[in-house]
Amino acid sequence: MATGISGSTIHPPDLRQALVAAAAELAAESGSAEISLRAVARRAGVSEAAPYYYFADKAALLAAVAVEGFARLDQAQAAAMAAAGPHPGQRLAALGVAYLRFAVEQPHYFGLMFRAAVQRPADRYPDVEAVAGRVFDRLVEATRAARQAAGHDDADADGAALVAWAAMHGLARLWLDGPASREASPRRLEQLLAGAVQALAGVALAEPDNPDGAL
Amino acid sequence: MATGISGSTIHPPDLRQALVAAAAELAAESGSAEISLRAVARRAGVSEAAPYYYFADKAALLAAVAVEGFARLDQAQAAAMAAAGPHPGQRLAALGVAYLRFAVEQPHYFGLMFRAAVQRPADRYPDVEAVAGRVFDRLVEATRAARQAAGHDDADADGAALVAWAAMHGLARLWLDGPASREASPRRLEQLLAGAVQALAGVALAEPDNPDGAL
DNA sequence: CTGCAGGTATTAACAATGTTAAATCACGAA
DNA sequence: TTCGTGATTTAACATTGTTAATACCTGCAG
Repeated sequence: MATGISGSTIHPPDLRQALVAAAAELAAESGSAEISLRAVARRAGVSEAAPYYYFADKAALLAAVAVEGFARLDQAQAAAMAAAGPHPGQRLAALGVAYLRFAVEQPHYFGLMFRAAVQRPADRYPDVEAVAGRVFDRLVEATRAARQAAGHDDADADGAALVAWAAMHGLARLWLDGPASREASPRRLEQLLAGAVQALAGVALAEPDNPDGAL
Repeated sequence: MATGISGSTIHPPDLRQALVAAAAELAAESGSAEISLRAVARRAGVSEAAPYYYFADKAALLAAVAVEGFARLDQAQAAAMAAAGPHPGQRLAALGVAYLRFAVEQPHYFGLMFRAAVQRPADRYPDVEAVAGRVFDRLVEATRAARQAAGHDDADADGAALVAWAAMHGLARLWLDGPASREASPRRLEQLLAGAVQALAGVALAEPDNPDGAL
């Protein structure tokens, strides 16, 4: 019952949360998503096997960090939407820029969110999927609004949103993995992304009922 | 002088190439890019320290596999272009579909190509960059042709190509990492991508000389 | 034929990691 | 106090990346 929020007795240091925080710290310091479970334990000031009481394995700990990462991204995107104007296309662009900026500024979180966390279909992490789903839902809604404003009242908002997500995600990954960082600056990537998502909002995509998608 | 193609004496088994092949095999079997250097040596039938005569470290071996992966992608894209029609937009779409299909069908290669290979700016791998550059060059050319056919004779072909690459890469990664594979099939992703790249070809993007990019 | 030099590979070892089983500790309930 | 159970540590194992030292050729000089 240690995983519950309120047990019969509370343990003040709350090791589980401390471990997640230590993992996030180490990832931030190294700038990478590759951290050692033992180093996390040492940072938290506990024995090297202590994490196994709270997490099934290393991937489960990283998934917990990924959940926090998605929550922070969600927060950043909410702030970006609040600061954006009323034009649906610009709001979608703001969402994308926030996504890209988050990836560039917090590469450790971004890496963790998509590496060991969401991966193989056997053992998934429902917490990660839930919070990631919220981020995607916001994107679907913004995409639907932008496309509707552009005259596309298609039922395939999910497909258009997925393509928009891909544009954001692709630019982010190409930057983080090297190729794009030798071609352009983050500032320039943001401009390209803003133009791209607004372009995608204003064009007809293949309909799911029309498998041969003319365009 | 062991790295040269022809030394004074040839060593018939050609261990270096055998190690690269063994690594590709193991990656293909596990479907993942995470392989053990010792396992590679065992597969190649040599001692576990033998690879260190030909490769500085594990990353260097993986970079060699990445080079072969990029070469295969290049080949697949060349075939797709040869089979595609004359319409520049459709040719660009064919390039993207080939990229996505390669990623889905050969995830081990795709993962290796962007993981330890191209990464950190300190120690890069010129071979990987060279062959990756050829793939990107082809994309730039196809994008320039498609945009020119659509009436956009912009000098910023690189930016447009980078966005197109991002769309391909993003869909591929979202599929491989989970999110997209729960939303759509590869077939559907290909349709979405074909529509997206043609949309990007037909729209105005932010010009590099116009930092505030109106659209 | 002998021996030696150099490229090639093996052996052995080290530190670090993920993981598990067993032992220990702390502390409230009976 | 004693017991029991949640929480943590200790100790161990297998595996990994990596390196230094050593052995194995094989061709050539003497």
